[in-house]
Amino acid sequence: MSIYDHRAIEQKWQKKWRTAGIYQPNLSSARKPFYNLMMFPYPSAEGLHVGNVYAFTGADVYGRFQRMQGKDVFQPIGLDGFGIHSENYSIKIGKHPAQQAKISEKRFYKQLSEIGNGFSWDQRLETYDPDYYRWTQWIFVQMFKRGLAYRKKASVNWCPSCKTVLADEQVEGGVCERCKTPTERRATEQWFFKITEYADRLLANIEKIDWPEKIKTAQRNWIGRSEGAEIDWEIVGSKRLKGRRVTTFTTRLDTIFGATFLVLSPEHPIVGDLISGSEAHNYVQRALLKTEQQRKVGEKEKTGVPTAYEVRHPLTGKCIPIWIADFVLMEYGTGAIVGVPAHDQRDFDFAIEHKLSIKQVVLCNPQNLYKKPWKAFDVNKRLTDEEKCWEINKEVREGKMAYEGYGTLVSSEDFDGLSSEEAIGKILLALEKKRLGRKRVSYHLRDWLISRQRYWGPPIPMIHCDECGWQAVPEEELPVILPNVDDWQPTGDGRSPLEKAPKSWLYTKCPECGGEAKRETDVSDTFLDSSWYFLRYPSTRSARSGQVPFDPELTKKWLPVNAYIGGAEHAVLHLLYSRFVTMALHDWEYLDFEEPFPFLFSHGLIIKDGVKMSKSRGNIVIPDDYIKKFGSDALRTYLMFLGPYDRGGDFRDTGIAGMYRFLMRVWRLYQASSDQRLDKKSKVGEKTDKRLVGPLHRTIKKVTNDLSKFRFNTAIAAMMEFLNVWEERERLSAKDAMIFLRLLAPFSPHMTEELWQKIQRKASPKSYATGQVSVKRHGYRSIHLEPWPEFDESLAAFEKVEIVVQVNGKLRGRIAIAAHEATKKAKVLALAQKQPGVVRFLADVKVRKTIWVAGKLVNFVTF
RNA sequence: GCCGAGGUGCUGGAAUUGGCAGACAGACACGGCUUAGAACCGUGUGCUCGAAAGGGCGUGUGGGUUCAACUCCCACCCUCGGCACCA
Repeated sequence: MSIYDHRAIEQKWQKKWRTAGIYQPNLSSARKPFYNLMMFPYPSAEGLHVGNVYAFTGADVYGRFQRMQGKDVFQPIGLDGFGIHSENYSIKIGKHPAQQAKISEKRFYKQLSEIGNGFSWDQRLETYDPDYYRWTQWIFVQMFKRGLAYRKKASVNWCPSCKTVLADEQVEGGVCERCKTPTERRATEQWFFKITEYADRLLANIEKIDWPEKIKTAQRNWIGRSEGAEIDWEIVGSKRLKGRRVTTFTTRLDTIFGATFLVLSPEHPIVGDLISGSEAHNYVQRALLKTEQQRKVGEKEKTGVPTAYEVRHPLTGKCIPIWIADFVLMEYGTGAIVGVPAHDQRDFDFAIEHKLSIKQVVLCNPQNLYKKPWKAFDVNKRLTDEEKCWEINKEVREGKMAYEGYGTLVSSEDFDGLSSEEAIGKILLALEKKRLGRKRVSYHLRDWLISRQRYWGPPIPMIHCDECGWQAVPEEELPVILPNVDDWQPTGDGRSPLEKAPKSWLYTKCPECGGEAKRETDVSDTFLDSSWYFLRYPSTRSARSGQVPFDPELTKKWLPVNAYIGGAEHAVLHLLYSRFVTMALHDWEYLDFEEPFPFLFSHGLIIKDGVKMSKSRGNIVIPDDYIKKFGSDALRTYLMFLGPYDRGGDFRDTGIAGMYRFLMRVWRLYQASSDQRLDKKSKVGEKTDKRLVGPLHRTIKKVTNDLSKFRFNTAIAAMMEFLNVWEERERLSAKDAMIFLRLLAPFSPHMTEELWQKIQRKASPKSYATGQVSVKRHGYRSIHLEPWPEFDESLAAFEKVEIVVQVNGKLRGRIAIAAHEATKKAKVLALAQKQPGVVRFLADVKVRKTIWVAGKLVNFVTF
């Protein structure tokens, strides 16, 4: 018996797979294309940790399962190497990002091959490769040509540590998504992509894609569509501002008669014209300097200053004062709101703080008492609904609380007595008639801020000419190569490091007039690099890869991606941007589909000792030592076993040791048979023990079903169960022993390949005619190209079943009976009544009812 | 606050068209093997009453539906993840 030398075996097969190209489909001739993709990784400074291995393994197991089912699986790999993450690491260690990239790349690919994934290595790509970013720039140019890329001056997120602006999606809870530094607001001019133009379709298509509910909800919330109305308010009290208007957005037109003030965001363009006193001036200055975190998360008190102006109510004609307060956000709606303190909690808080008047216009009624957004207040549970409403309305009338629910209108002139629902429509009509209001849909989603004041990214392919303005770099001149400069560190003054690039790069001719012009020095967001890489993969080795971003024929064959697998942390980043870019390319007729990932599976998180792995906690688990000690097969199989794949789990050393034991046991069962003579004690022999046929077919069934649903942990449990039975029983024929190996192959590809090669010699050749194709093409017959085992439903069925016997729902006995007898009611009932437990419990009582579930259960009811 | 997921032995987890709760593993304990340890093999392990046979209880809490509830309904508590002054 040879020992299980996992290191030698794994290295041997990794090399062989690569040279034989068994995971390399022929992209143009494949008959059953299956594009299996794991989310684009970026090389981390520390290399891979088990969290990455977990993500890759799950995707790989699924890919292998598909491959064995006869699909031509394309499972490419590459590197998202451009971007702040890589650049920040370069800053830390003081190495040029381009040099560091080469080092990381080598190490990353080496680690990846050690896990034993079935990657299609030929098509790998790196985002910092000019052959790739040429087309990233091309996408920018297309966006510009169609008016979807534009420049505007705006108040944007600024990370003082990364020294660059960030998109809204990259600020999480007021801190930078990358470095966790609180972000600030800065008013600068930047490049944006008009993703908002696609808001409605991005929202509507969510219904058509097979994604986890969690991620779909996150995208819906992020897009945040709400229907409401705009109202124009005329400014009064100043000749200078005569005729000027302020527009507000509201979803609650029914409360409009309760407006007692109007509030502007400090960033609102009209604010400059309204502030005169130093108090207001100071307030605005201070508000603009606050970090997002201070403004949004930290401080809940409603600060603000009054102005000397008022606006006229479009319906009542009465005047209400204008205030400036930083709880109003410039980015949402119109940057101005109407204050209705009686019916909005924030307006209420603000009114109390600044002693503004409160006017009740909606009465709570029982129909709306428990409806969202209002939650009934239940100071006294004994009150009836009517009494509760009366209490609420009294409190609101006295200015003690805000009622945010719908109800019946009062003090609203002609609209008194209407319900909120009716009033919203009718008040809108009234406003439209006066041309002082209109229907409006507002989104939380904002345009994608695409420019970055950093070095390590694709230069934005734009040229600025003093005469002709902004011009796109002509497509035939792409790529705009990122110049190799020594001084590449971010500056922090808002200017890009490329400002210091050689003049020969910086200045060029205007594509329009030929005059002297200057290049854009900002680079694009890393998320643009990763928003289309899946389109490029099939085409990287195409003869047309130099002429087009993606070969139309290959794209038609392979896209959209059949299975996309990754973490949920990109719910509103990568996954939203990719949808947007794909949709845009579809509209420009480069693609015939709108959604890049019709099916997405999001895996859980691997934690350690109950907490998230993180550098600061120092509990990051590096796979390398485990691979050395136990092998990648044991690591992979353990990771897939420790919990449901969509939930993740806790990594433990003892667990992986246990999985190693399991693989050892499998190994041993196959050893004797690899000898020339079949060892008498071996568990692989000429014939299969009869008692193993049922369990084997049940195992095939269970593993097949589980794998198709990503239920890896229970699939492995089923194989363990089979192994336990097999060890107790006699032998499995070589043919059946090969079935078991194939079931295990997606999880432990190296060991099963090794055993497969040895056992093949023992097996009768005629039962495996299918292997010939792989021999012809790859020079040997790999288990990973073998067909997935099929089960026989009749063999999988149990010959004997157990019927549960209950008295009053409590277990009192069991009957073991042949499966074909188990459905015979009279017979089973007779047997059931003779069960000792049943006899005892039915001794003095009468059975009033008998429940009979055919083939499963008998329940005698005595009451 | 809102949205999503979840709460089952000592631990990870399994079981849902309502029908044997605790599969499979880890850990621990005892036994075998061993000079010894590791490895390996065997046995046991939800709580509780009982010498045993055999009972009772038990899936976050409290109620409900049902012959039967981890599974369905109502109310609540807790944990994790996401969003959050969104008008």
